[in-house]
Amino acid sequence: MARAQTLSRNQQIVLDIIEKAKGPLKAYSILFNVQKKGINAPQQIYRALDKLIEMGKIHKIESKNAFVACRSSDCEISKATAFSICESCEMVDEISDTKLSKYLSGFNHKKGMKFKRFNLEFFGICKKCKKD
Amino acid sequence: MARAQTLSRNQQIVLDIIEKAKGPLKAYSILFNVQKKGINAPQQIYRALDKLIEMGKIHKIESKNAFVACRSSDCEISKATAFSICESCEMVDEISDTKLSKYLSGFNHKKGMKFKRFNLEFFGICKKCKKD
DNA sequence: ATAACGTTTGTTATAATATAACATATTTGA
DNA sequence: TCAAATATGTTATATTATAACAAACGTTAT
Repeated sequence: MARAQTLSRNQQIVLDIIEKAKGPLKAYSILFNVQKKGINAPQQIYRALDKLIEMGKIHKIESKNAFVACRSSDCEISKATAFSICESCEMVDEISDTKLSKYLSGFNHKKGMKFKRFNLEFFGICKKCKKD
Repeated sequence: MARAQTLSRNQQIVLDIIEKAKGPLKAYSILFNVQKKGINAPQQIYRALDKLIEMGKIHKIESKNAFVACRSSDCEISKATAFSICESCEMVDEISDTKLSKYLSGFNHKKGMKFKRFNLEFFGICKKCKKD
């Protein structure tokens, strides 16, 4: 059985950095940030990332190969994720919209495949960037 | 002005291979397949892929770093894509569901960002794989 | 026809992202 | 406390993607 709550040392270090970040972080940028803490190899980062994703503490933004902290308390396990991504400043915002989530969770493919999980990424230009 | 219809030699070669494939193809597997045709370098593949995506002829499956031919006649420009992905056999199916597409195209983020484009990936186990 | 422009190609090199494999240590629970 | 599972450290390597530059090709306007 997986340890439900406690994070290991490396997992905690990686999570802290992702949570403090203003935007999505890439694996190697996390690595460079934690070398002072004695983490030296990509493996260590990727292993922590994998576990954190499993636990629903972070999400991977697939289109950017980058990672963000989960902000929505209700996604213990990441099976329904949606993000808003600014193509100009790279800002990523997790969308937690009950209606959207229900709509997509209930969506069934004609070809009879039952879905376990989805990931949705919206792209546009955020308000801030539009002003410039 | 972009040439609307005609594909260049390399673009045509890459598109042909993707269209013939039963499933999503990775850039380097495309490369290995076309070396007999005189294409030797990743750049040549990635350049063709980029243009084909721009034209809406193919889509990138972000979660797999792989490429599939577009099967839906109405997505000249890929601004609203949805896929069904089997986690067992890796099969990918493009979903063209008008209702879903309309629902998502009309979706507006609370924070006021206007979306130009989205990509949705559903995951599960396909019918075929369930039988086994 | 030819000059000018944009696009495509070819090529070498390298950057960025991710996993394999193995040895050791730590934690957990029966 | 012993066994099992989980986490760590480490070296090496695989995979995915882009930079930079020179040459060829295609279009269009003159």
